[in-house]
Amino acid sequence: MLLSRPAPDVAPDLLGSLLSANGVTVRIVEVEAYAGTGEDPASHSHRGRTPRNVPMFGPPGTLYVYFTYGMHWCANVTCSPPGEASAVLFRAGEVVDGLELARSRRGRVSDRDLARGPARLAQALGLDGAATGTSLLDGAGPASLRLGVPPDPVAIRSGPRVGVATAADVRWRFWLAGEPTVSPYRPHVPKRRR
DNA sequence: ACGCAGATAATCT
DNA sequence: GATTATCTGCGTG
Repeated sequence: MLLSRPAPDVAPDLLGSLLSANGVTVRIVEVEAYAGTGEDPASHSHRGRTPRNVPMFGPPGTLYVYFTYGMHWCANVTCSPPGEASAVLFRAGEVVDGLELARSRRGRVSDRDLARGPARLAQALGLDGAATGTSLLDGAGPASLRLGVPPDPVAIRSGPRVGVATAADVRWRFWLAGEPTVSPYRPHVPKRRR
């Protein structure tokens, strides 16, 4: 499994891989691809380098964790050659190790919901801004990614990305068919100011 | 099951 | 000043 490819190619191959951090391991069942500068209006790197998205420009296998909606963290792995700033968002997974730890971080929710959604997944893994920019591959950082054998294409479904306003026709969300821990789809809803 | 509103603050224009 | 790669709780059916 090679990460040095465009995000939409890498993303489906990441399904089934194991993401570990801070004593919890999650089997990834849902991801989204975000392309690089000038290629994808929904990508944080669309308009080039900013203080926040610096990790996206790092080498493939870099962890990019960002803060959003005033309270949530979301985790990505960068791919493509260094400098292209494309990434794959870890959207959902099944907790396969460190169950008690994940439960204590997530509060009173069902086991199915422990990592069902990008912010829930990051919380279950104890990931926040302190981990961004570290490598998922060199074993030195707080998180590591164990790549698996790419799943049979027959088991993969795709659709538009969740909560994305632009490029709604692009089907860069990928998930494993029949997995209960795949997050529900929600279209983007513009906020009405009050 | 589904739909909506509120929370809450960094980031970018 | 507007937007946001979201989640939770509460309403209705």
